[in-house]
Amino acid sequence: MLKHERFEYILKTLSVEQRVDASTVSKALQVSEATIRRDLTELDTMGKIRKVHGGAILANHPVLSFEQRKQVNQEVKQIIAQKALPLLHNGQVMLIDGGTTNLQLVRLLPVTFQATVITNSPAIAQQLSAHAQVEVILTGGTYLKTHDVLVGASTFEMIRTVYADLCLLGVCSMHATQGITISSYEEALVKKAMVHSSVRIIALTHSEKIGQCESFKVCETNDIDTLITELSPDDEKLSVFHQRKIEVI
Amino acid sequence: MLKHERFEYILKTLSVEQRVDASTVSKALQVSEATIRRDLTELDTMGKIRKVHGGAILANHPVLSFEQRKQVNQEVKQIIAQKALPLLHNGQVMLIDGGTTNLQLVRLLPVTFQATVITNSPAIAQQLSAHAQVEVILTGGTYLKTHDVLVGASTFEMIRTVYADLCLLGVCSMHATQGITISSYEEALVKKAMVHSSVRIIALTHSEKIGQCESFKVCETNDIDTLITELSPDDEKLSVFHQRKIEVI
DNA sequence: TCATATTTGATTATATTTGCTCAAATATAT
DNA sequence: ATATATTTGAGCAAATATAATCAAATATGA
Repeated sequence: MLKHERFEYILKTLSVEQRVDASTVSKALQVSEATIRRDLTELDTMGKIRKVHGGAILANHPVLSFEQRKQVNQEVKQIIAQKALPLLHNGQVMLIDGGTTNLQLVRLLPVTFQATVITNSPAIAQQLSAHAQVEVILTGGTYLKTHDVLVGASTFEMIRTVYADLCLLGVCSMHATQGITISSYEEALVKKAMVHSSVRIIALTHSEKIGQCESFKVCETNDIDTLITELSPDDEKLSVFHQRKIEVI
Repeated sequence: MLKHERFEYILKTLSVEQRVDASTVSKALQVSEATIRRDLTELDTMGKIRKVHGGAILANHPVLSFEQRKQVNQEVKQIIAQKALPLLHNGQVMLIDGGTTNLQLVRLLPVTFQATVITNSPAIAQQLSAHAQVEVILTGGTYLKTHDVLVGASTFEMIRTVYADLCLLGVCSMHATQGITISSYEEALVKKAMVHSSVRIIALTHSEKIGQCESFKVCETNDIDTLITELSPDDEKLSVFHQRKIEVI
């Protein structure tokens, strides 16, 4: 890996996410944090970025934003993403649902990762621009700005025409008997299509979403093959899914 | 193995992978690394490539990625975007082509602006998430990472099914008699579809692109209704377009 | 053909890059 | 404020890349 490639990755990530942190980049690029920090220092000296404690922000950006942008659940998402990583393999065709957890997951993928990714999230597509070996297909459609996802007939249609090895499904609400639900009808349709078009369904969710229920159904609990939360697999709260023969990680 | 053949190999690899490293090339061509390094040095001196520690990268490679390209010629893009702004009106349906100039234009739109935007650029779509009154439709398809645009049948199909009031066309090369051209075939098809699907075609371009010609044709010069550059409308360089009854701004 | 260039691979010395450790600095929690 | 955790920069040794030199191989040209 050329130094220049690391620079590319850092700047690309920065342009998409407005921030990078040294440890995440180090994992994605599979080099030591020391190296990344040296890179950040160099890029800072060049004036390309602004180095701050923990990582870097865009050069022209006001300083305060870094900690601000660290969303509250960032650590939880990081844990979930880390757990999901070993389930992805080179050569697979995968449907990746929008959402910050999946975005985080994509950020952790090594740049050498090779796959075909179909996603309904422009942010995820952009993040993958650093991965030369990943073919990225974005579903078309209406852009739902608040959630950074594409919805509508066009998205639906495209997802229905593929058959993926696995689907990384972002879950907003999950109830043992009510199944997976979401408050937006259009998003429900898209997620439903994803579940329908994949061999293996991997649901990623913050444990606090478990037990909740919203208006529109995505799928039944048993449609899920693997459930990933930030909790230990043998946590009390997850036992009901064990009983239903769902793999819990 | 002729030196020329090694040069060919290096340049071809570089154009496909955006990078080469000396040791890999040396193994692939079964020659010593010293030889490859000498080759790289020579190609660098010729200006064909850019030698870096460990190998080489493309000479023209915008030293550092999309984010930086946004900075390059920023003032020129700003001027062009400013000139285009008055042509956009509330309530219109517009096709907005990818590219940094159009991205800049979108940034200048007042947040109260109201319209329907169909674009093939995830970055432009994301930029518009700040505009509550703009309905954003992203064409689906394969994500061309280096240019941040979507291409392919899906994009083509979607653009063909709409009929827009205007199209903001990013122009890479424009020649009075050869028309508008571009180096990527897939992008040419998409732009061609955009021209076909709009009532009014507004071409935005840096004046240095005028007079150039590339491999794939987008449209004839006369398909353009309005041409916007950073130059004054009565600049010598633009007179040929005046003669062809194109509105020059 | 023979003398003269040029190119190549091997060797060595030098320079750069990297990962690691650890004390100091900085952030976060109590 | 104090304690605890995380992040940082510096120094160092190992790994890796580079440039310089030279002799052998190959091409060129009278």
